[in-house]
Amino acid sequence: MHKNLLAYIREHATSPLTSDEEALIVAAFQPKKLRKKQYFLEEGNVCKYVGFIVKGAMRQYSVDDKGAEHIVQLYIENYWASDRESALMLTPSRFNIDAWENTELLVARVTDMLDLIEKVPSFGQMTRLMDQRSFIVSQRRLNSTISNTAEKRYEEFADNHPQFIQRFPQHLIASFLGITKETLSRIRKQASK
Amino acid sequence: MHKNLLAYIREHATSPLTSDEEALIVAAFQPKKLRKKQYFLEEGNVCKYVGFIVKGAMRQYSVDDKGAEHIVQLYIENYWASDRESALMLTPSRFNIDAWENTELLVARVTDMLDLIEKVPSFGQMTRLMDQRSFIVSQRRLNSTISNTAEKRYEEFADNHPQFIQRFPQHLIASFLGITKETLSRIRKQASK
DNA sequence: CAAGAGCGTTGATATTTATCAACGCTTTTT
DNA sequence: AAAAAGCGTTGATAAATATCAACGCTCTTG
Repeated sequence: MHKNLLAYIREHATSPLTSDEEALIVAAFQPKKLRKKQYFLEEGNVCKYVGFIVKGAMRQYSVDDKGAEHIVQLYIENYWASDRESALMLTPSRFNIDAWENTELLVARVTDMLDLIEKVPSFGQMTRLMDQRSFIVSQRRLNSTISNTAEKRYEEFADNHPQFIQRFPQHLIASFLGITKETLSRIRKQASK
Repeated sequence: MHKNLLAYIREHATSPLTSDEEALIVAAFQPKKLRKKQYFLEEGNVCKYVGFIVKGAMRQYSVDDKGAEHIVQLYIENYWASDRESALMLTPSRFNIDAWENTELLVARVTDMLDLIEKVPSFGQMTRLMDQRSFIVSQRRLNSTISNTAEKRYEEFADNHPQFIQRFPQHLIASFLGITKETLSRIRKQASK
């Protein structure tokens, strides 16, 4: 079960892991299963855990005053689920994170995670890379959002993330893109001609 | 001149800086002045430098096929100017970065910056914090963009970043928010009633 | 197996936002 | 001092997108 995680860390660090280090990591991460629709984090709570997805799919979203959900993040295998803002600032989260499919996770406390960053250099490297990439991805998405029409945004997204298109229903993709499901439906109809 | 930078690093790290470390940092950062409108980075080039703004204001933007500019980032004192994606991936940048006001920078090569991260623990801590915060800020902005109307987005922005409102003209703020200057003008007119 | 929920689609209409053009004011450049 | 460029505003109109309501299909679930 921890195999995937260790492999992931090795891939994202330059130096190899000693067996002591592996033990520390394994000790920090507990397996956990979530059934479809179960919460990993609920709005209003401080995010105390970080989850590495071994199998399954999840989503992070906010809910506005009208009760509409807005997807800020979609997760599949080898993604890290958490609300970084809440976890780092220790503030109540504005987001929910729940399982879209039945999901297997490896879960660590945020505090243990911070510990590992200090004690295991490869782990520190890996999280640094993660942080940088997350920023890059969200910067791209932001640029796409402020620069393009809904149609182009969908095209770009479909090109760059075909896995997501297959895995999540259209109305979630629409929400992720900041448009309604009806608009996305019409865009796709147009494009298919 | 390097005083601001060293103070900034101390504020964003837990351990103090030794004088050896200070020397390493000072050696890596060269003072540079940019006059209004001068480029720090031009689209198509790989971003080889990182700039710490000591005094002044800058902007990062893309230009679409119609020649319209889209502001992805605004910078003032104590901000770091660079295209992280280009600098890390060594890919040609899609963005321009230029000085909006006459600006004084401390500039380091990306490679020297990476070196410092390895050699000076406080510097590593500081950049990690930077990365995390950048992500959090852009995540918030993204959520605001997909969840809110233009009006709410402006309100939120004005509340959270009054310094930017004072410092940059409205048409740049509009572009940053992903709306036209006319729309922003009308939003403000409405709101002022 | 029947009932209901989830999903995508379509049509009619309303709302939001962009576009284009023009103007006045201020600041910068010549 | 005159000319030009930058900035914000306004009006008229067009385009993009949202909203509301309804329908058919598939998949769960009782």
